[in-house]
Amino acid sequence: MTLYDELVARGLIAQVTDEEEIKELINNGKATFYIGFDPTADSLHVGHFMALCLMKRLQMAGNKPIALIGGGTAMIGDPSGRTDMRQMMTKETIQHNCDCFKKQMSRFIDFGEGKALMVNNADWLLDLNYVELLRDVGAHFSVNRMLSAECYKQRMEKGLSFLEFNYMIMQSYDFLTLYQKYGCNMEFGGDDQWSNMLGGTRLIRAKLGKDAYAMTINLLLNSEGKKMGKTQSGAVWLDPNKTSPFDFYQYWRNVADADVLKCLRMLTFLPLEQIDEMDKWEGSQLNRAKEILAYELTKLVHGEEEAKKAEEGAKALFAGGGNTDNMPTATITEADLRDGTIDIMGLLVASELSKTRSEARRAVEQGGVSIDGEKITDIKKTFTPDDLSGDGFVLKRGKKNFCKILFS
RNA sequence: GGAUGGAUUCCCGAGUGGCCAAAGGGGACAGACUGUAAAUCUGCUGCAAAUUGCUUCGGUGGUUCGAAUCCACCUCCAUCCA
Repeated sequence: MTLYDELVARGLIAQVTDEEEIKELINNGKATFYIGFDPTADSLHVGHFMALCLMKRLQMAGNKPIALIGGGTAMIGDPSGRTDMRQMMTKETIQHNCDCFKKQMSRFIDFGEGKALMVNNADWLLDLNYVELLRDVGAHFSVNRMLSAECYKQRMEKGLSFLEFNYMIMQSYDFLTLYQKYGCNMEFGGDDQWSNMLGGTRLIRAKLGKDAYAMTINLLLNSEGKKMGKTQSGAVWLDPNKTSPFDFYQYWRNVADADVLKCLRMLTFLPLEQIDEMDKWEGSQLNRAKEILAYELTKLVHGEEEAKKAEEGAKALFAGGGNTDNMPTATITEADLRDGTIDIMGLLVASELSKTRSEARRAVEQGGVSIDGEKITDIKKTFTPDDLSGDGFVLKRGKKNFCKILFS
């Protein structure tokens, strides 16, 4: 099976500019391609992970990836898929985020000599001269055409600033620059980037009379059509300090039935035959597939050891049983006590299982809180350091939120 | 620059002097049922020392016994005109 066919079989490819040409290039390891990453946060998240996997697959086939960090474009903010303007970030924040990205990417992609490149578009965007740019590049863009792009259409409803309107031009300029500097002939990205990417290929044709190609990958959507990798508390991060390996594991362990196979195909490196086999599984058997998905992804992102820990921790909690070593732990100190005791709400808040005491109170009142498996119904229940000493106990809010409580 | 409309809680959105911590929906959270799934049903959804108190309806002042609601000024957004 060729690389291109595999990408298709995994459901990764969304749109391409020239299928035959792209097949020829990537199947034979002749592509030098780039993917842009906007440093909008200090960690990569699941959406980026898809792109990194794609890079890796292509790199393994002999193609040369360029990871472009958008230190310059982040100064503008991509309006695609947004209904409001992005928060403007300071230069310092962007720089910090760029550094974090670099560190994380190096874990996935081999940036060894001649194998891959990492560049930052701040290096060429920030020094541009406005008037020169307008003459050189701006002349090749039709406002009419830009406005008809889907990503701007949505924003026509709510308002679009001139700043953001320029994002497409900057991204196109990136492609042109990379083409000239490194012979980069292909751009990959999320499907929401399609119009921005076409801008680049068009610009290269206009400026250089050369062909360049673009290919988008499907966004990872769940069966309800929402972007995956998001929870109510924000994105699922790859940084273990922002999303613990345990939470990361749990996120994938909890995907909907309808989404497991798709995730396995798109995100893991398991052979397709093995995944097709799982496709036949039904009902509660799918739980096994979810375990595999969660384990594989945790292994890719956090390493085998963490994946094992997360799996064991999850089994201990949900299947019952002993090993509580790997679950989140909260330590209560003297400072948390009031008159020498702490009440149940205090414990919930201190362990971050609840954000506020009111929320904690509600959880208790509705029968959602237990300690070592015993339901707590009394709001007034208090604990003294003596109750808390020893090996601690497991506090649980709801079905899936656990925390081990210790006292020091 | 001018005219008009608008800003309400996580989101959408009702509320045009007291009965308002603010209808309704969505989401989130908790419970039941399950398979750590989905669907469904129930509860719940500002904060707290909790039959009570405190802080919230873009911002700042004002009118009033009392303001999300009326007035003034300001900020931001949309639409039309230039």
